[in-house]
Amino acid sequence: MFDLALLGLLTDQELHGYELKKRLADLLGGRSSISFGSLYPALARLEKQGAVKAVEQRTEVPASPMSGSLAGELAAFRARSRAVAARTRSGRGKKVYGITDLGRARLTELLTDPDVSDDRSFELKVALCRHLPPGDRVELFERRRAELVRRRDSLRQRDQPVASPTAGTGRLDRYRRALLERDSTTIDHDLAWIDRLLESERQAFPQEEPT
Amino acid sequence: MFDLALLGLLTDQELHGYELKKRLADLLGGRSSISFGSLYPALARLEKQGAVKAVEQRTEVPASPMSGSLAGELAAFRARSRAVAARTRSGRGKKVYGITDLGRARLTELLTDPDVSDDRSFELKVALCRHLPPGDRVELFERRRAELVRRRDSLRQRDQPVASPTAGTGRLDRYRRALLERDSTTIDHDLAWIDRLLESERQAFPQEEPT
DNA sequence: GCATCCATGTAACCAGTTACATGATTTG
DNA sequence: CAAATCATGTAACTGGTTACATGGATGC
Repeated sequence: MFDLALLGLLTDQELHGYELKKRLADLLGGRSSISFGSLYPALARLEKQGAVKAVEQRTEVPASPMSGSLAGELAAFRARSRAVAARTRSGRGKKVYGITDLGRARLTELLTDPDVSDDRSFELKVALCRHLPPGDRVELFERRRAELVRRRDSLRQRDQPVASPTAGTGRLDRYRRALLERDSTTIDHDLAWIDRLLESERQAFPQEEPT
Repeated sequence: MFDLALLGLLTDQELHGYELKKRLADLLGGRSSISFGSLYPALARLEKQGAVKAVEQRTEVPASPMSGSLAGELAAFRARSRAVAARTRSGRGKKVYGITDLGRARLTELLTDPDVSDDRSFELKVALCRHLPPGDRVELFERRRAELVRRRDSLRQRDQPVASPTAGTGRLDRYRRALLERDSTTIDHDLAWIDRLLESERQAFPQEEPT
């Protein structure tokens, strides 16, 4: 699931793992970031698959401009050697990743995955959906809308279930009822929200519906 | 996490695994039940811990009342033998579980666990909180309220972050902004909901706040 | 007597976590 | 130069999943 987030972030710019983790934190909304223990293996996996690749580390000497001194050159040289040494010898030092064509394809694939039933990954998709053409965006939202309608219906079905002469005064205690009511209003608000999204999307990218 | 649900359900009545799964499904609200692959191991674990125990299978001859025939008796006898044979020989056949005193203690422990940051387990706690004394119930809700306030605050902090002269027109695209807005209103609604819960709780069980 | 549901369980896997180990860079 | 922070990674564990295997009970 984090593949999506990682590829999304790397589409915008090349980053190293540690930085990715920080960006991820607010991409996912504060709580529930990713831990290093899954971040680095995930990156390694993506690299092995060819979706990302470690790019040449930008030496990042912050433009020590013509001080004439050899010190600047020397520092740059040292940094370069360190980087290479680090990579080849001990495997330590910043490893900056960039996305590949294969990675971009994979991103699109993940973004257009028809499954919108998982709330967290849907949110991720929305957060990254600007990488999608407008039509696919609308389709994503529509699909989610349908999912929410399904949930609302199954909730209503559960609300007044049997109508049989057996059970007396509703077999749910006040707390279960409160939860049900909350679920119901939450879904309604979510539906309204996605309808607003769809509306603003159609306004921004007006076009005929084919078929 | 499912321990809580299992113990909660078994507090009301003795049940076997298959039935538990069905009850669980609507306790958790339709989606995301439990799979057999985790249900049975969970029950086995709880049994080993002594929180539940397999009770004598109620033979459940549905009161074939004095038909005089030996057939009824025979059927009952057979059912009994089958049950015992099943349990001792092949390990198959319904295994009805009941909660123990230790299990009840464990339930209370799980229900009063101060961590209310996980949404799903909080919902579970609410669904089962009638097993809690009113005071602990209020405390559960209060804690959740505080958690929601925390989330709202950290969200607001992220909303207008730097106010520095650097960044121009908000560094978030429309979709990220839409998500943020949705998070915010969701939390507000959740706060209102829990306030209603607290209010109705205080009405139902009015009492002085000590300390 | 065959299909279908009821019922219990195991094994392999999966996606993530925490805890640990290591070392480089920056800063007071 | 010590402490804090940046940075990468491994190992063990956790809490669940799906797929599989087994077999009893029911109904047509």
